[in-house]
Amino acid sequence: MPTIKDVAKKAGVSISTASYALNNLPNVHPETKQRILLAAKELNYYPNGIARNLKTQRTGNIGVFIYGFAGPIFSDVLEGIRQKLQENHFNIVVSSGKSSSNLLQERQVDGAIIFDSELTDEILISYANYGLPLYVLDRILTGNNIYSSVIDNEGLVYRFIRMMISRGHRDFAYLSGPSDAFNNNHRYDGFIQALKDEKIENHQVFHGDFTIGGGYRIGQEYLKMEKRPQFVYCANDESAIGFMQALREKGVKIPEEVKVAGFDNIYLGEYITPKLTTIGIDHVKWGKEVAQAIVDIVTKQKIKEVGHPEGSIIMRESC
Amino acid sequence: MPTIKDVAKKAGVSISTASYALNNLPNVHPETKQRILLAAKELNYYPNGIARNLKTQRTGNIGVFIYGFAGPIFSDVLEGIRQKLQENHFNIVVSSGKSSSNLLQERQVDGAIIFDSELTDEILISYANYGLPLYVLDRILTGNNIYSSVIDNEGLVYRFIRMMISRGHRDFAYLSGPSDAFNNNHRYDGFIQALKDEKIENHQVFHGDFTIGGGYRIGQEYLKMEKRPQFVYCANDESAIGFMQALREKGVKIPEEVKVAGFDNIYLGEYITPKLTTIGIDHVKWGKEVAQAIVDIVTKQKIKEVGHPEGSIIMRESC
DNA sequence: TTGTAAGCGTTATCAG
DNA sequence: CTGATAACGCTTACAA
Repeated sequence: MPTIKDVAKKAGVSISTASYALNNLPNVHPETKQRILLAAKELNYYPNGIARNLKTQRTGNIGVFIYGFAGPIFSDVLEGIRQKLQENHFNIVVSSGKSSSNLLQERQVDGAIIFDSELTDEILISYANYGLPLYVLDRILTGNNIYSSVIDNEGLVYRFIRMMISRGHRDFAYLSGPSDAFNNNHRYDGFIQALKDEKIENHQVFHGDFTIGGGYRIGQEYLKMEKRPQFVYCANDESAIGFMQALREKGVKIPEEVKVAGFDNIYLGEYITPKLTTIGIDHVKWGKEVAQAIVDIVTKQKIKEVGHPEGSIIMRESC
Repeated sequence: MPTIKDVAKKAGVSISTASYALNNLPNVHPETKQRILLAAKELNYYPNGIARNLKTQRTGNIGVFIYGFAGPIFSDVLEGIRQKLQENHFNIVVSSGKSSSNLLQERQVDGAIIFDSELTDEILISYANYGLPLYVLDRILTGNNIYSSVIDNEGLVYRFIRMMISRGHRDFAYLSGPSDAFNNNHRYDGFIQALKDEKIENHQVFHGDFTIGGGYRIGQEYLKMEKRPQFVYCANDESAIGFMQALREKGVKIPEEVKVAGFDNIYLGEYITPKLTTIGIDHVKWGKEVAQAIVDIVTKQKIKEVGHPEGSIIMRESC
């Protein structure tokens, strides 16, 4: 593999001149520059990023560390991040599991966006103390070099449930996600608060796991109940879709016999029967905003805080 | 940020001894080693991966370059790759778009798995010529340092369609994916060949795009047709799901009035009505095999060729 | 406009 | 068992 040394030799210049030319610095004689660029082309030369990174103390990489590659919302957030990083000439480096910690510790990235509850607060704080700016999307965390932006779960669910109550519904159940999930817990807080403010004393809770399969299982249990709650609010769309599927298989009509709603506005929600009422987050836009923010931080621009991502209630057919 | 120099100084040893200790080499006196490790811990030291990579000419990273983050099958393949790479102490680095080329050219990875039709054959060949081993999953490509493993699209679809014909179906349509997609074209080849071998002269083709939305649109057109094909074979599950949704909304019964089947065996196929008949690929296992293969190549082990990933026909309710 | 040389933080060779 | 030192491939003062 050719190095800059080979290019320099072939062009008959010193290494530094070759470097200047290859980096488009203005201090090289046009003719010399041409010769160098030609030599590089002929040798099929590309600079070794590792060496450059070591010298410049920057990598041009932004890490995105997620807990797994599944899930419809990740793909949207990632796409937004990808677009914005590309615009800013940064590389997107997505990773998961042990690799995330490695890339972070070894400073193979200039900053990172975190969407991985397996990385504990302490770990993140310790990395940030190294000097690596971190943008955390799955929890609220403050500290030196740490920024966070989270969905306004509580506010959005609160608004939605109040709206449903105003339409006359009073018999609610909450189909939860994992009990240690930030998003789940805050959605539940909003749910509870809305009931409380409307003086509704009782509600049921079903314990799901944010998956279609989990929602399906709960749907089956629901069918066995004597007194079925009339409105099942699901902590995310996937749970809702699984739940509705179980009911459909037994011929229970939605929304006539039960109302259902979810959270996330995943693509699929428009392509099921009945179309799913949900709370939508503009994930692509969120990804872009966060990506721009981390770029600004890394390049020491003035920082524009990212607030909650945009959310809205999307009424469709399921309630 | 502390360097190995700081650790060495604090432990009162030379840099090289510190390096030996930190890398667990057997030539360091246990007591000295303890002192060094303690110093490292107290300083909160982690080695700078960039510097290590430059010196060792290895990164420990394997790139996975995909054309976008959406799609249910990626997440499975990625999960398989992640697991296997982690077992082998390699980092997984997923990227897309311009970043993919950058990471490849700048040699920030030791090898890569490619699932991105935007990267042309020539580009891949030129990277491989640099000495970067490449495993290509979305086309058949041969060359120095290039390996590929693709789904046996043709064979599997052929088997499936023959099986359907043997059950008495003869009036087929093919709901395609993008016309430049490798997977789509080979599935079509298998489809055609099966009809041909059974002397079935006619079939229709609907032009889709591998998405639910695309399948849905085609479903709507299908409903307007005077003579509707009795069996619609869809180039992937997402198309099939969209297609079926359009029919369901108009009350067309599947499989009574039309039969439908897909390809991929995505998770969702089990949670719709009717459950989708499909051709399943064990994506997680495939990811593991490919990951192991690239690790073997990078570490110069003897190479075990990865054949086609495992595929099977999964009969459910839609036909 | 070009060249010399130091240095980024490691690893690894060699001598002690 | 430990230490001095060159080298990985590049960028960047500084000198010429």
